[in-house]
Amino acid sequence: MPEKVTIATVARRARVSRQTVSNVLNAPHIVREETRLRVQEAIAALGYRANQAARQMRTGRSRLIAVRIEPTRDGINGSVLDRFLHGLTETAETAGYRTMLYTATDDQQEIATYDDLLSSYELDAFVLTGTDHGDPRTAWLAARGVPFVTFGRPWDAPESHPWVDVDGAAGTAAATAHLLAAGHRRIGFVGWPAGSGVGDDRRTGWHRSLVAAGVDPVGLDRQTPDGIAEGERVARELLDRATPTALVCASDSLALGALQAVRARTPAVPVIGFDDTPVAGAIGLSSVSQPLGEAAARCVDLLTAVLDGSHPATDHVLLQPSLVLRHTT
Amino acid sequence: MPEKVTIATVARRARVSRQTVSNVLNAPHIVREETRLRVQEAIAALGYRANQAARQMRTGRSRLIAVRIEPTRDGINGSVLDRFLHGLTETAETAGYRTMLYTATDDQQEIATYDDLLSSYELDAFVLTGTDHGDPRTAWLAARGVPFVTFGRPWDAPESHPWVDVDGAAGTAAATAHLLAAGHRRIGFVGWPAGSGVGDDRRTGWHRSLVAAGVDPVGLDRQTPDGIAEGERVARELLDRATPTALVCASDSLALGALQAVRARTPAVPVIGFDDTPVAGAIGLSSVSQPLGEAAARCVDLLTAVLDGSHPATDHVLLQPSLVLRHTT
DNA sequence: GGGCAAGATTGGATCGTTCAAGTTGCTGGA
DNA sequence: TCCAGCAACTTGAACGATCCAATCTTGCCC
Repeated sequence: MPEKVTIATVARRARVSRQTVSNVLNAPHIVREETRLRVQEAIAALGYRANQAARQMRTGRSRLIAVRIEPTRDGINGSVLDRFLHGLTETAETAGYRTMLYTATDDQQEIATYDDLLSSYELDAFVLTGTDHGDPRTAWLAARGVPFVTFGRPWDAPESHPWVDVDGAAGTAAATAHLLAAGHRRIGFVGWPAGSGVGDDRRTGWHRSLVAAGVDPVGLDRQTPDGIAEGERVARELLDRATPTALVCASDSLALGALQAVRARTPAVPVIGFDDTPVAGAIGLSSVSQPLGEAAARCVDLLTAVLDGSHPATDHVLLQPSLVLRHTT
Repeated sequence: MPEKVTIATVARRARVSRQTVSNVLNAPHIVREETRLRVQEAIAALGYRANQAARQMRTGRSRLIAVRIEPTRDGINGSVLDRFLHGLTETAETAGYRTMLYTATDDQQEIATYDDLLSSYELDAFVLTGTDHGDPRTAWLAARGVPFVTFGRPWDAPESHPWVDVDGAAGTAAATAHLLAAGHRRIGFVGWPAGSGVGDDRRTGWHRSLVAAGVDPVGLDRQTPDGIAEGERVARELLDRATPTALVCASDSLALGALQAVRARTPAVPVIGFDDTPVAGAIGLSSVSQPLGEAAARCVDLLTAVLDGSHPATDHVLLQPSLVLRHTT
């Protein structure tokens, strides 16, 4: 078992003081080149790595970022978070940060977890996913001056904190436009109940596109909580009453249900989902794809900008989704 | 901004020394009850939380567990890891540990990451997923005496380290037995190339069941790398040449492909997949379901047993999967 | 060659916790 | 009476890094 390598070991080998080694690591420009090279050689030869705990105790910074991992709800949309998480971990690593996970069942418990993570581990920042109207979590974090980024817009006050989001309206608009271009007029929308920022946003894109094309959207949309069975139920009803010739959906779960309704009724009706989940790819469902890897990278960019003190040019990023066409159109 | 609460703050308020506070936290039995209550009252009143970095510096333990997050490969099996991760984080939290993520592209790079995480963050333990024959990672960790658990058996030396796994052979055996009970005799198997522990195990269950029922399995199985297209290709060939009346598959990806082949050829042939992924649930594919939450919990159990010094009764756990029947049978 | 300033290096203090060794006060046996 | 033995608590030192202030080099100019 090799002896533990500390900054003192490196200093002895390079025949300099501890402080000089520290300077090579944290402020290389103030160390003479010859000395710096000697120290770096010693670091490499000994395989030295700075002890984070000791560094953290002195500086108060842990180089740790926390993200919440949610229980996979209906299982279909779960992979969205999964892909985002992977991107986040990867980008954070290259920026010198590590990712820590936590779970929470409700906002209140999540806030208690923030408190614990902050005082026990001195986390540098949080990444929140899926914010909603009047989110108490962002208010709590902002009040204590804790750095954080949300993946998802703050639907109340647009400029209150850094965020990254994907333009959902543009996604459904593109889907609708594609169907319009294919000659469809009566394009239905299967979405979530009004009130959720994300859901309303996705509905907006469909609505806007239809109006722009001179089609009256009244009566062509339905609302339901997310789920395959729910999607099938409302799509069935929508097909019967409003006789749309194509459907745009707020999620792949809903689209999957809609697809089953369509197959039972009028097989020629195309369906487009949202999120481009593995399920969509597997069954050939056209869907709106979010650039999750890039979203994660932008989150890390914004965070490091705040943490390293450099004020970024922008404090929010809106990414464009893309339409992935498969069999169902 | 309230002043930082340290062990000294608590000590002052409870009119005891720092060490007594520390004893209340780490060895309550050696402190007189009256004093202990006074200290606990002070801790609660001040909202004190032990600083992990300082504790870690002294004890060398971080109460941190690392898990690798893999890039979702074909996207279907990704959710397996996702569900496992969630369970792991949740159980670890209740045991007083936090979960840290890392990424790696190959074994060599992953080992370099171990080295970094160990010397920089002094991680307490690792959880590895998907080990294989002669895995260099477990050898490296074992050689340095780093605690770790694998989710997946060590296929070479069964007793070399703690592990948790799901009995894949039992899963495919149950699937095959179900089909036999339904009157099928010529039951085909679509699996992975020989050599992977997991793949061979799953094939074994099918093989064993057929032999036990007096059916000759020769010629009834095919091998291919994982994937939907791959599954469809070999299933098509298998259906043409060996005319099986039912199919058991080593993964949901393969099963999905097989299902497409079946629909194109002989729609009545039932198909059973493996992993019970969201895709299976969505399209009504019968599948073998792994108890991932429990597997994660058992991993944490084994780790805490090692870390807290108490030798556990067993150092490995083999869980039983269950068969989830849907439309495709 | 001496003085001086800028730059490079040094030693000591510090972060918050736990370990090791010490102090105090009390009990009980010779 | 005296002190060993114990329980309960206190004090000083240490973990490994960075910050701060002081000291030492070096180059340069007069």
